[in-house]
Amino acid sequence: MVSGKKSPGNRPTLADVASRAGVSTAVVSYVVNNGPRPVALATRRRVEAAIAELGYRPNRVARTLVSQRSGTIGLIVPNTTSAFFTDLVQAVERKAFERGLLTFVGNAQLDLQHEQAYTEAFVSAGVDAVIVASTDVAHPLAHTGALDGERVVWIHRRPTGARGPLVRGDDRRGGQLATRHLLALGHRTVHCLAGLERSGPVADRVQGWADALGATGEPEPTLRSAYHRAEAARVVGPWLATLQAPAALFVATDEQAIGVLAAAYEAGVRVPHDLAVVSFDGTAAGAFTAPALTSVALPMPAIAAAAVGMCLQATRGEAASTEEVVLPVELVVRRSCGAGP
Amino acid sequence: MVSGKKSPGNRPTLADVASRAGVSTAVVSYVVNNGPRPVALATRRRVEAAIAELGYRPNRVARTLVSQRSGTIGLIVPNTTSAFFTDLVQAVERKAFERGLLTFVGNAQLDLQHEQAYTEAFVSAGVDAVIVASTDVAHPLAHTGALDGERVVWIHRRPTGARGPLVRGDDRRGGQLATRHLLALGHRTVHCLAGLERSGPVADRVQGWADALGATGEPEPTLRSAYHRAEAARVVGPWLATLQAPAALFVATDEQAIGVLAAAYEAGVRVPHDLAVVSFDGTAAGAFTAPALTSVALPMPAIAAAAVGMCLQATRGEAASTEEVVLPVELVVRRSCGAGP
DNA sequence: TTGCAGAAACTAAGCGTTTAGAGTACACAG
DNA sequence: CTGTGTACTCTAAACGCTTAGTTTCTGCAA
Repeated sequence: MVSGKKSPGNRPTLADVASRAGVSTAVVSYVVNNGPRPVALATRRRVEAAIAELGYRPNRVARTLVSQRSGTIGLIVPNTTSAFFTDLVQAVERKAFERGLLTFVGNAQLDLQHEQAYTEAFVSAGVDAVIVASTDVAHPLAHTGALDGERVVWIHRRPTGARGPLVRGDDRRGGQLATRHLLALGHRTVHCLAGLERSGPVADRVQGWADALGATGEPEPTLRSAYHRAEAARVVGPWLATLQAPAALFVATDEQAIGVLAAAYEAGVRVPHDLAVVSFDGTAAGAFTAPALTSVALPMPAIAAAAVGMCLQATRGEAASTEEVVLPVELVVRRSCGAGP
Repeated sequence: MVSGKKSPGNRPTLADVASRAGVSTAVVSYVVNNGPRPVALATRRRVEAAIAELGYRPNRVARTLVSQRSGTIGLIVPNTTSAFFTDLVQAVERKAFERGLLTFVGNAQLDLQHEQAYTEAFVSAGVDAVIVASTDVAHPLAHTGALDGERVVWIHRRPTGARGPLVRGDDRRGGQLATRHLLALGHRTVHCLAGLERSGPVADRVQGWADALGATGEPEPTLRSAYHRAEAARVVGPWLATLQAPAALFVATDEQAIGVLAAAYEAGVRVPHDLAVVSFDGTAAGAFTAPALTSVALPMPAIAAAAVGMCLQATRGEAASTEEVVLPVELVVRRSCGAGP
């Protein structure tokens, strides 16, 4: 009854506050945003009182519509269960929050259509930028040009034909690191469980493995599986049954390595005694497996910081200062390689 | 040049399409939304052509502002790394997508302020409803009344004082199930690793444990830890050192159980031989530990389906048909209890 | 020819903000 | 008492879209 035209059940608007405080909506806006024009102290108090009494909270949709800035970013990942993406989401959210941005996460369920739907939804929902850890090498929107001029930052991989800055770890070098570590432990050779693709970041890791073994040409890993613990366990099971212990295995991702450990346990293969394992990602999950994983760690906080920084840049309309940021990796030695503490 | 008033670099708008097709914006809107009014076939073709040529895609912000419906829901979880929430996000996303909704996930980082920020952001970003798996018993917004009349669905737990429908599993019964299973395996007693809280869903599980042991009064678990594998490992370590094998332990969540397995491995305690473990949640991660976890499984797909259904109801302005949905749990027997296949 | 129905398209009023541009009021110098 | 700032505050035009209300145009019956 006190306030304006709105029916009581609805959220109060700027206009409600304004009429209650006896000022124009502009003044209320100035108070809420603390600018861009000054407001007399007495007026400000009145407005603040009205806001409090009405329980007013600004409508982001409307704000975004006019100001073109929302204070949010979108983050799209292929799934939310893999050890790697799980950590990525955590890290990005944290860095973004520190810098005043809220992160909306979209789960692409390993499906390109899905991924496209979220990119679309985020962009048109007014996020300031979107970070994409793409499901596949070919990003559907990259070709339609729908992302042109949009603020997109790629993490981990940039699909072929896509534009925008990329943040990634030094995958190839990491593959070398892991393999050399196993070699240095006395293994004659090192097997490899790779992903399904022939190019992209995981393929680079496999290339690093081949490098360390002195191989030339297209590397041919011992095994391949999807980036999924269940798949990895299924694929590695039969191989374990025929294993000549002791052996060494480089696993391309922590997620797959978790599956390998499970399969080894089931098969009665002791890790690291019968099979030394080194994987890649350095996820938090890898520190709590039995045995704990020796893994090439991506500098997740740095990756997240770089990506968020690029978002901020893009938001301010600046061109990305770098097209590609490659961050150094580091071998974290735990139990699974047999050299642990 | 060809189109309307917008500068070329920007995203085309309805008006651009309209002027290009030589029609009003209303007609374009009718074509895009396939209603609510008919459009002549020839006109429709022209509009579609203009849309294609310009690469027009509707701006959700504007659409949401006027129509008050966005086709999206928000999902807030305390973190994105715990086994349970990881699966929850996956399940909710899937169900929502099936029903035509996109899910924006917010990571509350176990922090109430954070959680509040996301609730705020989602609601005011125009999501149709928000599903909250709350971090704590006391939800900050529940008290300010900011959520009143908003479309909120609680999952797992409803903070004291909060309103809105709740979907949860039958925690107490699950605690009984787990404990009885260990008792039936011949253990004289069953220890318990609980959470830090005295009330809420996990406390109910502990109550179930106490029920099965015939205890009366406030149950006193053997150990308590935060819902975090690292914490659980830290807490359980010293206890394992003094363990009288064989023993049995009921762990309140899979996430904690993963930590227990890691600690047991480090301590040389063999699971299940020296220590039989049964946990709670039935997460995917629990199937790939070494040994695999016997766990009381929450019916995650059903939980997600119920929550999404309630969102849809709320979106249509219907009152929730139920205030609380309690779904049955089920014991999944794997290796960690000693009775596995 | 007139009248009327129906189909199709147009006009314009919002949705809740932000923010230039245009007042208004008051103090103080001249 | 007028002129000129100064310090606020107000008005109103976007932002891109949806959708009632209205107009325009056909075709057809009388």
